[in-house]
Amino acid sequence: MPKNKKPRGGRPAANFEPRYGAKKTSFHDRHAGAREGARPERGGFRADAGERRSAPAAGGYDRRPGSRSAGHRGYRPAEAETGAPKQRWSAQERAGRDEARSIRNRAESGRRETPHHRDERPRFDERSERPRYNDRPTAGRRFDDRPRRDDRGAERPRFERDGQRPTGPGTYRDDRGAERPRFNRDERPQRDDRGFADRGDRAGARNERPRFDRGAERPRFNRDERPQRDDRAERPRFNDRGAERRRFDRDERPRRDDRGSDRARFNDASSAERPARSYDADRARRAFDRDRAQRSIEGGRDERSRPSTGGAYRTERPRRDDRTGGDSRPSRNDWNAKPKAAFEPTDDVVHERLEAKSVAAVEVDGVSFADLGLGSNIVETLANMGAASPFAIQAASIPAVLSGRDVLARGRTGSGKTIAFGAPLVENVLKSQAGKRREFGRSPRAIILAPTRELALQIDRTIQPIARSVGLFTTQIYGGVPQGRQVGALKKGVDIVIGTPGRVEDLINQGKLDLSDCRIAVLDEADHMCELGFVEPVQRILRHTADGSQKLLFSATLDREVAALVDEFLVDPAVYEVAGEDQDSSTIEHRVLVIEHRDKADILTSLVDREGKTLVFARTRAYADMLAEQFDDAGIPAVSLHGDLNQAKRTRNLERLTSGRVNVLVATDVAARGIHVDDIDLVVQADAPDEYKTYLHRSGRTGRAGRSGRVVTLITRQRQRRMTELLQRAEIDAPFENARLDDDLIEEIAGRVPTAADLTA
DNA sequence: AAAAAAC
Repeated sequence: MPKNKKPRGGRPAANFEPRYGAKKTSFHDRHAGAREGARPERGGFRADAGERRSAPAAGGYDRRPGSRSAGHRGYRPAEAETGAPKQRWSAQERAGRDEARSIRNRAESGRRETPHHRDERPRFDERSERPRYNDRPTAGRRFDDRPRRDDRGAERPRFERDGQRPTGPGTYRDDRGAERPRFNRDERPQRDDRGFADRGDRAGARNERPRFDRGAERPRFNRDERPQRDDRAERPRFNDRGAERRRFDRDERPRRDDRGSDRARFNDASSAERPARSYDADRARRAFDRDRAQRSIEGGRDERSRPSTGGAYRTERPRRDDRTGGDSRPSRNDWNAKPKAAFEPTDDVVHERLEAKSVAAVEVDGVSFADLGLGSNIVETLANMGAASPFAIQAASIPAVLSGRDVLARGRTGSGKTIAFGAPLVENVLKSQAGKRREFGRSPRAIILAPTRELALQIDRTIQPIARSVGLFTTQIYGGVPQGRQVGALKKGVDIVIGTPGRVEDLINQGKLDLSDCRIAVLDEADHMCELGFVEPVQRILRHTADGSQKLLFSATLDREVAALVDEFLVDPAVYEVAGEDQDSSTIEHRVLVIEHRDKADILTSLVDREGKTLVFARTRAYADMLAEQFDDAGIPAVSLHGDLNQAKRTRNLERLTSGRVNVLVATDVAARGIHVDDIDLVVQADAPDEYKTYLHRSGRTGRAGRSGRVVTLITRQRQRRMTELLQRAEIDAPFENARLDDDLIEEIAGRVPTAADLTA
């Protein structure tokens, strides 16, 4: 009976008037539909509702309206009765609306997918001179009409912040009851008069609420007299710390049991005895890798005819049935014998990267997509999307994918991986059905799996235009939305399925998705898809694909974790990475703020109170929600993104950041991987990640396609050592800086400090 | 230990 708790009556009649016309159907009709749907469930209304519903069909005799008294839950104003019959917002229409949304975004997303600024990319040393906030061309553009801090404050409605500010976890919810729905935000004042009688005033007043004002509450320290600042100069920065310091850390440090726990399940023996590798040694190894970089394009042209050698290779290995039981993974790794696809020996690696053939950016200069073997329609579509010429990872993997080989590819976040597998995949599917009629109800030829629904959607946004340019169809298969439309699309016949494992497997089991003709399977974020709990469904899905189907595994952090899949499914895979993708070539600036826990909430608010898009990562869903509320309360419009939200909210909240309606998104790791939003220039990690790969992916939400970006991680003193280790693994140099609430440091990171240039201007 | 992924 939870539906009955929804307040249906009690709203002023005016709010039920369809006076917003077609424009506002989404809110009004959706709720109207919900009411209709719910009514028959209530015993007292059943007869009534049934009669009423049948009335229009009977030709409009005097219909019995619901209760006429406002305040009764069945209340419907007379005017509503005389209007056209209410339409249900059917699942399909709703889906269509979502589709329309994604179409709207598609044009931008194409451009977003592909970097423009490769050549103008600032070098690392230039980045320190990045223009400050006021200097930036976009400064102040979006919020010029927004009341400035000073203008607000007097009439702030809710709680007084001058005395003390409710910050604790217990305070944020109580304070904002159910009567104030989340979506009533400053940026949408037009909603105020729409459905919730009690909220207009407050919402209006909310607009006046002052921004979080540090200056008023806490006296600023004079920088010079603050002793704490002075000793900062003495504090060893991370970069400066030599081996000596590290050794000191290590001696004193108890051996960490949980080190590498994420990999322990991969190979227990090796992880137990793995020595802690020095950062420098690992760097050296990478440099070595780079030196022996070979041209991948040659390598991609495969000498092997897939069916024959592939089959032979496969038969030596245990059949999948043999190994489902006992020890999950074979101890023997076939790869090690293969020159092209060898892993590092396990006892020698911290990163456990796959050894890969590198391709350097300079090698792909002057190479075009057409040169790589893509057809003219696809090349043209790519150009329209903003991808004029291939990036390194694309140049490396496209020929290999086209040749039909299994491919593993590692390319830094934002380096164009989606096109790297998407474009040749479309080409292959096209070739595989050349001459054949595209039949109604044909089963898909390719499947792309992603770890989150948002990512699946985003991949489709990139691939769909490419596929459509050659007459192929894609469809999204992911959970959280009614499956009707997805099944409908499959019935009509699609060529490329893009989805998340849960729903894909669900539809397979229901017999509504047939992968037996699926010749290509892609795993995006492949290492993540191989994590515990994820890998089993993925394996089951892959087993449904056609025998000998081509497998493509892509990720920014491709490592041995994918071995489980590689062993079972891949045949002599080509492995590619891009040379020179290290800290020096990164456009991301990393910093770690060591803070007192009690300052955390305020520091976070201060950090996100800025121009420009900010993505905040929290460890749990509840904390993500809490932070979003906290920022909102401080007058900084913010939304959250996590798995506790329904899909509509997830999509909507992400879209709000994309469109710029809010500048702050607080997310769990659901947004850590793959999600591309233009112009996120600051990533704040409210909680430090546990895994270096998570750090890399989270920070990869900024600095996309050569743009600059900043990542700041908040930690407490106790976490410094763990953080140091994590950064070493990620091969990231980041200064550790003590920060207090009113630190200029925070102003600087948020981009609010006027620079010398501003002052002279 | 959390998060993600299906009804």
